[in-house]
Formats: sequence, structure tokens, C-alpha cells
Amino acid sequence: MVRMDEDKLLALAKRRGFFYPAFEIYGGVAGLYEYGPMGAALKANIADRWRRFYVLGEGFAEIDSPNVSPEEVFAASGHVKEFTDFSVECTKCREAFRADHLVKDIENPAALGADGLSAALKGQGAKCPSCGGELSVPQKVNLMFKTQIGPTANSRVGYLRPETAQAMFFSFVNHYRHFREQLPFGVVQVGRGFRNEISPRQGLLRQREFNMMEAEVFVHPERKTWPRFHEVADDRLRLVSNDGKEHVIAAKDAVHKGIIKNEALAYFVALTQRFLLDVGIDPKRLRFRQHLTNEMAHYASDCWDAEVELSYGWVEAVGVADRGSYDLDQHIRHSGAQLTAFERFAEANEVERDVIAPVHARLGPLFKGKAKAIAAAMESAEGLAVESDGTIKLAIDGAEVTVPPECFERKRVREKVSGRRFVPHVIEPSYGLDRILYSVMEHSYHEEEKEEYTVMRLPISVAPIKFGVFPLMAKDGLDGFAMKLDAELRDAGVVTSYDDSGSIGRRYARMDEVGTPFCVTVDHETLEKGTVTIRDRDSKAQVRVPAKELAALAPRLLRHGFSVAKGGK
RNA sequence: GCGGGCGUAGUGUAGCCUGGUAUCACGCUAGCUUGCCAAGCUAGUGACUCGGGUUCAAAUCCCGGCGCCCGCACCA
Repeated sequence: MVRMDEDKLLALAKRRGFFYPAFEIYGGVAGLYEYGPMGAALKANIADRWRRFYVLGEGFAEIDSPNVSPEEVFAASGHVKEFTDFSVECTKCREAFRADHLVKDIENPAALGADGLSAALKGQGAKCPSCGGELSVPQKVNLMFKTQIGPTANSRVGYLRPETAQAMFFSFVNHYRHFREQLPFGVVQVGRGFRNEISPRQGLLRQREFNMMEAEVFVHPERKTWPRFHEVADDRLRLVSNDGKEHVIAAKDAVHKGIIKNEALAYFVALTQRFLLDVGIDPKRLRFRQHLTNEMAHYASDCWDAEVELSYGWVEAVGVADRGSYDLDQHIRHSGAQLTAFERFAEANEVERDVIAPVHARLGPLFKGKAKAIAAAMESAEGLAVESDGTIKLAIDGAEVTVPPECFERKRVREKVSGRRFVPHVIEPSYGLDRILYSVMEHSYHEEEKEEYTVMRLPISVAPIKFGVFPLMAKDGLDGFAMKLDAELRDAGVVTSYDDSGSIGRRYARMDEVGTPFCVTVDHETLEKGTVTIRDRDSKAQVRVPAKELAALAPRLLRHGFSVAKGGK
């Protein structure tokens, strides 16, 4: 029964132009999908709602960075090294296999390293599954799409990004400055990611090129609170913690009891719930599951996935992770850039310390080209020891250099220390847009019990078309009137669909299938009294309103629902 | 990638075993009709997943590719 729904939904998705496999006339390519007119609109509307939460609601800044990135970025992020699967090759028939899939009786073999896999395979005497030949040692296969930046031989190696997050990290100082050097703040990006999956499946849920909406929220490492936490404090969350227990609990209690590690993380878990419900996820089919300790990235201190129940089972749609300072640390290490925030002490400290001050007038002539490096080394080295003969020994470029006494002075200085630099921590809510879109479609899908009749009960805000506009019959001037009404609505910024074909019931049905919340019909009474009917998708109820008022009424209907029309007239 | 199931108009299907270019329904388009929930009549539209082989002839038989679904595994 569940299977049936899924097939019917996929059929509807294609028939009505939501989504379908890409490149169909060339046989299709696994893991690549195309959004049709309804799907593209639905996707844009969901992303819009997301921005309403994250950009308008939280005041976060949206950026837009390239899909193609130089190798250095992913060397720093760890993707070049770690974003891999292990494969083994048969030495006889040359066939390749995923190493972790050949390992038997080990829980989570994917978590094994090269040595662990190698040992496990050897220990089990694993042979080639197709010819029985000997297997090679496990080799890493990177799952990023590799390319070259620039067409000529001296081009740089590049990758299509597997996530949008990195630009929010490596451009941290720009964002920090934009927010006038105040924590906490957030940066978001809505865009595409690319993962060259070995075997993509399950339609929109696992694609090779997919859409995500990511936020990186930079917080003080010792103050992982959130200023607006009180707004969500009483939101009830369904939490499955990694001890296997399920809690239905208010956000504030989840924090107090330590189920969710900190307030900032809990805030974004609660915000995620609000967003998902807003775009049409069924609350009964939503839960948050904490990552198991061995599933969590080693740097993450806590991670919660929003999981949505679909015909495929529970599917992860959003991940909310406390990533600590890992990502910024990595880019600091690899690039040398100072990706830090500055914190002013309440009172500036005065400290006295001994320093070695280079005498440049002597250093220069004596050491020539090396003088600059020597001076820098003297200034940066804390507590340099002066040898018994009065010289200093320094290691410059791997060679020891002896600096005679006349080249420096020993001084005691008073310094004012007004604050300290530190690497912020990051809370990362990461949303799979395609998965959310698909989930919204499944949860909106509604079939009338008796007849074969489908209604997509999409929330008004995400529905691709807001109003169907019909003349009851395309004659007697009804069609002309309806066309004018349609143009007025579109002029007011409302997405409409004009339709004068077939019976009125058929046209309602078409709109129901794409989730259009309202249909306006022009009939003979319109010509006499100037009123039109508005029909509600979910209740099929109708009310008459003056046609003249429709364009003004429409935005209120879209905001508050059908009851506005009922109450109004 | 493994195991299983599968691929015929936009959709759902018949035909495949036993080779002779394709059934029915819905949809869609036009006309008539009806006059507020997929009504009716008429006409039209439109398909054998791709490639190779066997054959006088392939949707049908054989081989291979691609794709889809389920399970395993992985993941946003």
C-alpha cells in the first residue's frame, strides 16, 4: 500500500511536471533529475520559506560562492582525503568492488580504515565474488567530481564542491567584518553540491547533483546560548537520543537534561522543526535522531538529524551539528589566514615581559638577506635564552644561526593586553532541499477514498500555482472576463493558471493535483452581479466575492487561508 | 557494487512462451453538447529503453549497455 503511493506519486511528479529523470531521451543518467515547471516553482518556494526563517528571521547573511573550487579548499576541509570509499580490485579479472561491502560480520565496516579493511578481508580469506581470484589491497576512491580549472596544461586541479559550506568558512573574516565583528552571527548559502555516488538510488533522495540550504552559525566557544532561545523554549520535540531512548520533550527541557548538548544547537533543532512544519511536513512523521558516537564526525560534539518518514522509511532531511572549531582550524592550518574573532577583556591587562629587540642597524649589514627572518624570529620567540657567551642561537630555515650580542637589546616592556583572539565554534544546520521537496510532496499527497482522485495538500506558501482562473464556459463573454481577472491577479504578483478547457470538474481536478489552493470561477451570475466564486482546494467549499475586490483579497487569502473569504463576505 | 523484480503512447496496460511493426482505458487537442467538481458524443494525437546478433521478417528469441524499483550498504 505504501509502495503504491510512492509509484503513484512518481507518476504524478512526471505527469504534472514536478520532476523526472534528466536526459531521458538519451537514456537518462542515474542520480540526475530535472525539475519541471511545477517542481522548479515548488523548489523556489521552499527555498524562499527557508530564507524567511534564516535570512529575514535570524538576520543571517546569504552568500553565493562558486561550485568549482580549487583543490586546496578540499585538502583543507578533509574531503580530498576522507570523502572516499575503499575499493578493491580482483587481480585476475580486474573487476572493482567496494571493500567495505565484501567484509562480513563486522558492524559498520565503512568506519574501518585502510588497514582495518585490509586486515578484515585477509582474515576472512575474501576472494573475488565473480571469479574467485585474489584481491588487491583496498584503494581509496574519491567521490568528488574532479576537473581542471583552465583548459591548458598548466591549469589548476579543481573539484565540484560536495557541499556549500566551505566558502562560509574560508571567507570567515569577510563575514565577521560584515557583522561588525560581533558574535554570534550566521552566514547561509542555497546552492548545489555534487557527489559522484557509486550507485545513486531512490530518486530525488540521493542524487549526484543536488540542492542544499546550509547555514554556518558562528558562536563563542564558551557561550553556546542563543538570544532568541526563549521563543522556541516550549516547542515540543520528538528526540531519539543515541542511547536509543525516545523523548517527546520541550526544547528547554532537552537542554536542561543534557539530551541536546547546548542551547544554540537546540535552538536550530527547534527552528528546523518549525521550518519543516511550515513547508508541509507532517508532524507525525518527523523526528530528530542523534548521531551515534561512531557515526559522528570526530570533531563534532553533537549532531541531530531531522528525519522524515517516507515510503522509503525514515530519511535524513536535515543535519544540525555542533562542529566545534574544526572547519576554521583546518583552513587556518592550510592557508595561514587568521580566521579568528577578537574578544575584548572587561578591563585591559597590563603585563610586563622581557623581550629581545633586534638592532636592525647591526643585523642588516651582518646577515644581509637573512636579517629579516632573524629579526622576526627574535620578536616572535617567547623566552629566548641568551647563551653564556652573550649570543643567541636561532633556527632559520633549518640552519642554526648564532646572533652576536651587539645585534639585539634585552628589554623589559609593559604591554596592554585588551583582549584575545580565538577561533569561534560553528553550529551547522544543513538542509537537503531535494529531500525536503520530495518529503513535502509525499506528505501532501492525498487520495480521496472512493474514487481515484488525488489532491496535493501543499501549504499555500509553497504551492506552485496559487489561483486557478476559469470561465464556467468559454463563451458569452465569460472567457474574456476571466482572462481579465487572471491578468489582474498576475499583475498583483499572484501566480495563476487560466484554463477554459473541458468540464469545470476536470479543471478543478487538474489544479488539485498540483496543489493549487484556490480556484476562481466566472459564471453567468458574474455578468449580472459582478461576483465570482472562490473554491477551496481542501474543503471544496465555495464563496462568492465581488470580482473587483479579488486582486486586493488574494494576498490576504494566501496569507491567512480560505476562512478570510468566508468571514469577509 | 551485490541479490531480486522490471522497462510497450503523457499514464496504466494487452501482446512476448508459440516472431509477421501493436490492444484497451485514461489523458491530451479540436468540434458539438452540458452549465460548478475528472459527465456524454465525434474526430484527432501518440509507444515497443538503447545497441548488437539470429532471421526473409524481432515488441517477441540471444548477447550487451542504460535506466527504474526493492533489500543490503552508504548518504544531505
